[in-house]
Amino acid sequence: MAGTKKPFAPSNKIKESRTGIVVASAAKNSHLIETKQQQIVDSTSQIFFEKGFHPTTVRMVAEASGMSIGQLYHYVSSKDDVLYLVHKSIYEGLHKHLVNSGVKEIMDPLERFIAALRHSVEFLRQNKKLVQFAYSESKYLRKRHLSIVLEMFMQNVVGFWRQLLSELNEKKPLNVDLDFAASFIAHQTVFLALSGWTLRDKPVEESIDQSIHFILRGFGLSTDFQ
Amino acid sequence: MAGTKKPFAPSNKIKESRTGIVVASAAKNSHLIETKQQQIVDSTSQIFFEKGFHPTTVRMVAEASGMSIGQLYHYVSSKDDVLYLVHKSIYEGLHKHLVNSGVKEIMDPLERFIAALRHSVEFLRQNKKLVQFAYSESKYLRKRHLSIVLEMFMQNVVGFWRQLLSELNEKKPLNVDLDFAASFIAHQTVFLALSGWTLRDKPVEESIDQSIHFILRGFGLSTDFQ
Amino acid sequence: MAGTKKPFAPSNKIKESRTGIVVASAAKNSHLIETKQQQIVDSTSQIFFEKGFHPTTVRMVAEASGMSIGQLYHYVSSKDDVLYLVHKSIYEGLHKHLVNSGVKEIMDPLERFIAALRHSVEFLRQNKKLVQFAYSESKYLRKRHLSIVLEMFMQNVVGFWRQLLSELNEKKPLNVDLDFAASFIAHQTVFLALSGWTLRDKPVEESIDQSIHFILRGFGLSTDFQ
Amino acid sequence: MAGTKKPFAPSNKIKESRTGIVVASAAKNSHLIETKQQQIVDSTSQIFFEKGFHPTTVRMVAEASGMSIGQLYHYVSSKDDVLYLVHKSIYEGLHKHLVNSGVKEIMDPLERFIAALRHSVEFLRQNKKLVQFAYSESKYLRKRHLSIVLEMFMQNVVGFWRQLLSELNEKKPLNVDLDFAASFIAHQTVFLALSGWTLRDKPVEESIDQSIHFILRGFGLSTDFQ
DNA sequence: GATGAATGAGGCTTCATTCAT
DNA sequence: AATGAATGAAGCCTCATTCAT
Repeated sequence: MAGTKKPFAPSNKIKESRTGIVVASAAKNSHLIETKQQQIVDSTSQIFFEKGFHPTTVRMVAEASGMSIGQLYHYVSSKDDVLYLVHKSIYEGLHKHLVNSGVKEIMDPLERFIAALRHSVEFLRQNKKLVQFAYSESKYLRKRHLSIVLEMFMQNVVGFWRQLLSELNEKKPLNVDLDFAASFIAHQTVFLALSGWTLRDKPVEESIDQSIHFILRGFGLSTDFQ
Repeated sequence: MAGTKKPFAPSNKIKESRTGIVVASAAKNSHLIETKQQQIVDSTSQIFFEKGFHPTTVRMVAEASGMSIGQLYHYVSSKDDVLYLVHKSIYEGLHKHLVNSGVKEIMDPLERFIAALRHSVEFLRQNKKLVQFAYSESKYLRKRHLSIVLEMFMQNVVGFWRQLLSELNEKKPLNVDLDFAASFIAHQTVFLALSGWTLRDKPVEESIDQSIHFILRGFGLSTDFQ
Repeated sequence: MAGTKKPFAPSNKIKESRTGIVVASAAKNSHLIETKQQQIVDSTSQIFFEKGFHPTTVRMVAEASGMSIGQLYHYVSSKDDVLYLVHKSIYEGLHKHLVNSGVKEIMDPLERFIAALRHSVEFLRQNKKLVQFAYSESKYLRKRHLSIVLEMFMQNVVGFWRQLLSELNEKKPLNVDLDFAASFIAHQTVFLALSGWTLRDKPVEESIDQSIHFILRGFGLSTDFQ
Repeated sequence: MAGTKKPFAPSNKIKESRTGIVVASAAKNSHLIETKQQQIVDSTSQIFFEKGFHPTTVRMVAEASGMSIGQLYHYVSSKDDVLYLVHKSIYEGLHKHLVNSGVKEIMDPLERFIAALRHSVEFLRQNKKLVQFAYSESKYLRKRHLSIVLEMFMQNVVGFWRQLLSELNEKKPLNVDLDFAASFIAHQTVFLALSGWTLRDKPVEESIDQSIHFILRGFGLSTDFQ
């Protein structure tokens, strides 16, 4: 995912053809474009996460990407584009991570749900800066870019939880609105990652456990896991 | 609180004398300093919430405050100072809001807790931009300012919940670490305010209710409130 | 002299009545004006010497003088005025120092000359910053102020040496143009004060001796003094 | 030298590699950096000499250099850098001038010394503003820059005289400390250039002659030159 | 007379973007 | 296609001076 130097091609990515030209590029070879844009995103993500969008200069982006400024602008038409590409990459990465987590192979819906929960919280906690960035600086996206990114969040993340919850519900009725719950969990996991910072003296593990307990109880689910 | 034009003096505000000069000012009349700084904070908060720190120019700040740039810099020594003052005002305001909510007069600890919860979530939801800002752009605070602001959060907000939980715990043991729980709630309420944006079609009331239910159940507390 | 907090009234100071209003002041009581201006000069000199004219702000001047900015501008009409007053004070001080050196009481013209030389070099060396300032920043004086200051230099300093040389010449013809020599010595002594900085490892005493030797030999005068 | 538009590479210039990055530049083409920095120095020197460092604005520097402000900052990282470059250029120019004066080809050490003296005084007198500037405004150099500039003065100028004096001393013992004398002459020549301003009515030639006489006699050397 | 708050032009510097090479 | 030098608007901040209180 963003910053890990491993390009990936999410299966259900938003088709650009459906939304018009989203990131203009002067380049012709579309494969090259994707490669280079990925290169830009990979290098820039960490800088954005660390410093934020505005304090990061285009020069930094170019240098981190190992490109000249000219080349950078060849594959990207503005700094705003880079912001969008980084956000896009974040949500693609999240989705990929959830899908590749292997929880799908767990047969019992509740166990599967709990495993996904733990998996997700751990991952998000390890990528706190990423999460913070996605939460904070989406407001600097251009309108069109913002709506694409929101759409990705709904499909890639909320949709994932909706699916798990729906399977869980079939076995054991949850007595909540599933859409609400899916959205709630999507945010709740994010929140658990972000909130860690105040619990100074607690070991991370413990707070993750407590958080998951909390969610499960919130849903009226037994707490006797693990 | 920020944007409400009502100066106030929170009871437990961080003493500046303990932390050195935090916001330098060339002015000699210390009453005027407070008034003018409040004026700056009041006018600037909304702009910061709307546009963010970096996109807001000093000129905008001055104009919104009804001051010349020179005057602005008479009461504040940098744009960073304004960022700090706005953050400070936010946490002072939060504290003031919690304290003035009237929940202290509710005798039953559980009822009191629930009322505070509802009060808080409603308030935060009404000030979503503020919350988002406090969460996002604290990272642009100078180190010294950041640590003061964190301290305020711990004292003014977490401390408030810690107190309520402790009272609740006396009557009905909660079986959780109270510090953890206090911090958890402080964040959880914030989160509930922020997360609203995805629940497009739900009436606000309903989602607030569900959220509070969720928290109470998470703590193993009865749900039969209201 | 300037910076030493001891006001003085040089005997042959340039009459302001002869040169028009040189430093305007809104004040009426002319004695008060002089006192306050002296106060300003005394406090400001050291700052000017240390930081230079441009880096010194009017606020610093006021603070150092123990006045409000308003009061300062009451006794002085601009920062340029302060620059002039400081320069004026320097030359008045130089003259006063030469006159009060006591050399006049030495009967032998050569001895008197040598004593004055030593006296002067020592004094200037002790006030290197002052000398440097007078040399460097006179160029920021307004035209009218500059010409007054030059005139003071000619009368107060060059004139002093002209007198001594003339007395010396009567006893022992010097075979040089006396005007040239007087000017030469005036500068030479200044120069000796300033040049000290490169002779890192030499004791000051020694270099003063060598310098005086040098001047005397340059004039073809015996070197067997002291 | 500064203002003469002739780039040069002094043989004993301070190596920048020994002193770290002295003037940062965003440019990549190092040849261009040198050319443009020279261009900046050449155009700016005269302005600095005339108006001084502080009264000269960056805009003036850019305009005089035929560059946009952005371009200027591409080759120089601050106004302070320009101050340093101008000082550096002055001392490189001085050295170059001394070395190229042709005095090395004069066989007799005394004649050579006298020729160098005359050469130097004439040059400095013709560049009075430059000298005044170098003397006055070096105090506005950053510490690191100042120490480099002082080192250049010691190597390029004092070192030059030290060499001549040492050759002279071999033929005719001078009975003075050679280091002291070299430093003395370096300053004395500067002084002679600067002091001219008071000798209003004298032809320049005459005062130069007298000055040189003076120095030679000061060293106990025959006066029968020319 | 005294104060110091207010003014705002102008200083230095940055940086997204363009374009000649 | 690639480079990075060039642009200049705009950002933050300072400070000599004025003027209401």
